[in-house]
Amino acid sequence: MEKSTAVRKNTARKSGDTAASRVARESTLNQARRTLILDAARSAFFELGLDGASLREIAKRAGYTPGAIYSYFVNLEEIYGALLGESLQRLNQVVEAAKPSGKSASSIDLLRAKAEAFYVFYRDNPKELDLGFYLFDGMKPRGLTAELNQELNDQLMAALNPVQVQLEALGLSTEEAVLETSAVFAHIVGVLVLNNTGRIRLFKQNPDTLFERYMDSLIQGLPLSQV
Amino acid sequence: MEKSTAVRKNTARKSGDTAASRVARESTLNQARRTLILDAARSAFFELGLDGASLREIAKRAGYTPGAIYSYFVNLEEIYGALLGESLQRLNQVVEAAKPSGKSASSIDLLRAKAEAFYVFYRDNPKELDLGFYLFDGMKPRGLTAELNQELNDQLMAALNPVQVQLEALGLSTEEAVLETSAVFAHIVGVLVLNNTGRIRLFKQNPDTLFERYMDSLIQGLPLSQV
Amino acid sequence: MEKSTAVRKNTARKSGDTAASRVARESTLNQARRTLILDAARSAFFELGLDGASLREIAKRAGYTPGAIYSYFVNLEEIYGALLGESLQRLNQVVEAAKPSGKSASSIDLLRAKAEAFYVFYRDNPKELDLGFYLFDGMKPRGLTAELNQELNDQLMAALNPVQVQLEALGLSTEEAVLETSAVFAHIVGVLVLNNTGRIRLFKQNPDTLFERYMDSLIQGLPLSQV
Amino acid sequence: MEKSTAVRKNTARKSGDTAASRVARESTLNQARRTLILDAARSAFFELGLDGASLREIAKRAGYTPGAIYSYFVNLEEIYGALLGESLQRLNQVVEAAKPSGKSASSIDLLRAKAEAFYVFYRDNPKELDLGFYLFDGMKPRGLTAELNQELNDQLMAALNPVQVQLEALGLSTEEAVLETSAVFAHIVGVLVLNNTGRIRLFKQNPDTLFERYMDSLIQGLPLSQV
DNA sequence: GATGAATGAGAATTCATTCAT
DNA sequence: CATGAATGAATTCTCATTCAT
Repeated sequence: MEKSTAVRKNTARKSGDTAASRVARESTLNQARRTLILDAARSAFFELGLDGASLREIAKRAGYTPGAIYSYFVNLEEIYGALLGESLQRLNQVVEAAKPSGKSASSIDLLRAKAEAFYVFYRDNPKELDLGFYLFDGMKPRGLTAELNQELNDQLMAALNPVQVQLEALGLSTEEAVLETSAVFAHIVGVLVLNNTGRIRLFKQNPDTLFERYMDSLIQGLPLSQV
Repeated sequence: MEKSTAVRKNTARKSGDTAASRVARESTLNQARRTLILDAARSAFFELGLDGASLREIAKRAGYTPGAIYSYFVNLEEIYGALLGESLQRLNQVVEAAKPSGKSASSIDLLRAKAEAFYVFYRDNPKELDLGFYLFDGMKPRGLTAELNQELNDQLMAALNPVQVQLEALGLSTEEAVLETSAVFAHIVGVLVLNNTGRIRLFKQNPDTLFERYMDSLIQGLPLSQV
Repeated sequence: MEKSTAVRKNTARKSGDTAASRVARESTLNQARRTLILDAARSAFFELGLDGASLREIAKRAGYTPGAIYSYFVNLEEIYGALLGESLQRLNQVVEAAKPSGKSASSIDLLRAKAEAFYVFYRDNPKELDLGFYLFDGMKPRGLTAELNQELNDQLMAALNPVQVQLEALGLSTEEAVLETSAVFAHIVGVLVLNNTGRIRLFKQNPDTLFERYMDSLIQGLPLSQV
Repeated sequence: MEKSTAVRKNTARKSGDTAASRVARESTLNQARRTLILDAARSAFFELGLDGASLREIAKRAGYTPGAIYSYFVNLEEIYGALLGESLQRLNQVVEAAKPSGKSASSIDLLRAKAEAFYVFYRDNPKELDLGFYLFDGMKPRGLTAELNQELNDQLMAALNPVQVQLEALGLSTEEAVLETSAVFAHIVGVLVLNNTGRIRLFKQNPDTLFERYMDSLIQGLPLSQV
């Protein structure tokens, strides 16, 4: 943390320490430290769950004192919100990148691949599902600003968009595609919730089977399924 | 300790205070007070969520001091457990009583009626869904005893049994019926979670439509659906 | 408890239900129930220690409700006091009955036997030692009445009297005998405290050895020890 | 936020506010506050006994809110442990420093001096004896960590070591010296317990006499006591 | 004499947050 | 920007004791 004066002065000389650049640099630093804190929060959250991811724990893992966190986040909830945003970003990347395993790229295969990517993401990171539920518990976003809420919702929709796109490619109207997408989403969520809460064991079922059966029947019902 | 019969009879005539009746009356009172506390707990939980339903809050709403609660429940967890047990009991009654609207009683109509009863119960009491999720092992393992956990799981399974029964009546093997029942369960849960968390609005969808479409497609896929 | 006149009359006829006899009978009952409670208290205390021997626990073991206890004891402390009194009574009996193992009954052998009885009593019932310490913690008897305190002290002195008697028989003046008795008492207490608190293990010593060595050296120092 | 080097240097010169010194100062402050709390704890313990020395009480006496205590101690137990550690440290210093009153320094005189220092320490600070008894495994196992327990035991042993050393100097084998040391320890403890609980008054004895007589007889029995 | 309900005080501990420095 | 100290409110739970019935 201690930096020699010489270095600081040099930096100033080289980069031209105008007000603007200083703001930029500081904002970069700021962003870096936010990231540092978010990393700490994520690790705490993954290891200890939401209850264990207290401000103190996050601060400790970030190498800060609790008070310092408030320089970067207004709230503990804001941290959770940022965490969720990050999570949704990763989800988007995963779905975006999803491709059928073979070289074929029929819309059906793409549909399957996209939906499966979505499903697998949450199946393998159940905590991320918890996070979303926590923040939207009981309908009212917990301490999220309206804008953040909007942003998060947009991210979620974006992650589901590829599914909708393929459904349209398979002949569904936009309206029908949206409906079917939301149904897929619902089914995935349901299967995962049952899995995460151990309910699925009561039926001696496997979540993957449930998911795949749903996709099969969905595809079977499609107008172009003569393929 | 010994009381003459004559005296007992007289006393009994006057106040009805036989040992048996006293025990009965007191047990009733006791039960009434447990119910009172449970009501307080339910209202706290509905208004404030599980986190807000602290012992203090429950006691306050029940008009008790916190310590007094422990005369009726061994634990905060026991209260939650009782709450959930009650909820599942009502669920079972509702599903049990469910009948098709017309006079017809085909298995398909019964299947629809049973599944719909299950769905409607939670759609109209969304908090009860939260309760179940919160309490079981999954997301937030609350310290239910193994026996209580078992009992609650049994109640849940019982509520879903009518669906399975009708599926078997419609020609599915037990194995297939169980699988399909768990899929129905998953779909209902998914639709409801999306509804409760406001996600369904993002798609401008209606939960009922989603549920019904799922049932339609399920029935369509049944072997006996030539009827 | 209302009793029917008929029964009372009968009883009265048989036993002569004068006020005096009724008092006596009731006092006997009373005593029996006090004993019942004390038994419960003792068992709780032995199994759970002083902290575990709460009024509630004692009541439960006695088959009473907490409130009922207050008909027989004014205080939890009074129960402890009574427990200690009982303990000291047993101690007295044990010391009283102590005899040398062989048929010989020299004063030296008797001295050893009496002291050892005292030692062994507490070595084998360490909780009883705790009890005494608890009640006299910090000099001021905890909630014991002065009379009870006096009585307990008298019982303790009585238990040590046989030692003093033998010391006198062995030629010590009363004054010297008292001094030596108190020294024996101190040593026993010290050894037992070290034993109970695990300190003796630090020295890898055995409490019995320590006790015996002390007795040996005491006897060696006696004027008549030419015997 | 940015400070010029010059200003920083000046500040440093004036207040000595280098990073190092700041850390040192803060650590000192911290230590001072730990001490403050420990003082409060000691006073609470001395006046109210261990039961009365609750976190609340300690905090109140230290002028803190209960929560603040947890910045300095992880536990109530840790406070107790620190208290005992401190006490044992003082004991060690006292015994270490103990010297015979005259200029002579024979081993016998040293032995007496060391044992007496130990004895006097606890005679004059009876509560410190209670503290030790309360904390170690024996009577009321308080949750000290194994390491702390070990450390405290080591301190206790260290305080008794000078006695053992002199006994060896007087010709006892190590084994015998340890045995005799533990016997001395036991006797001191016994005498003090009797004194602290008022039992010694029952015998109209004086604790000092008892202690001295024991030391006399111990020395008399030593092999080199022809001196 | 006994019950059972209830109190009220107290226990340790945790936590998000604030704020002077 | 960061610290570290501190607050104050919250958490669950335990207990001796009281008292109307």
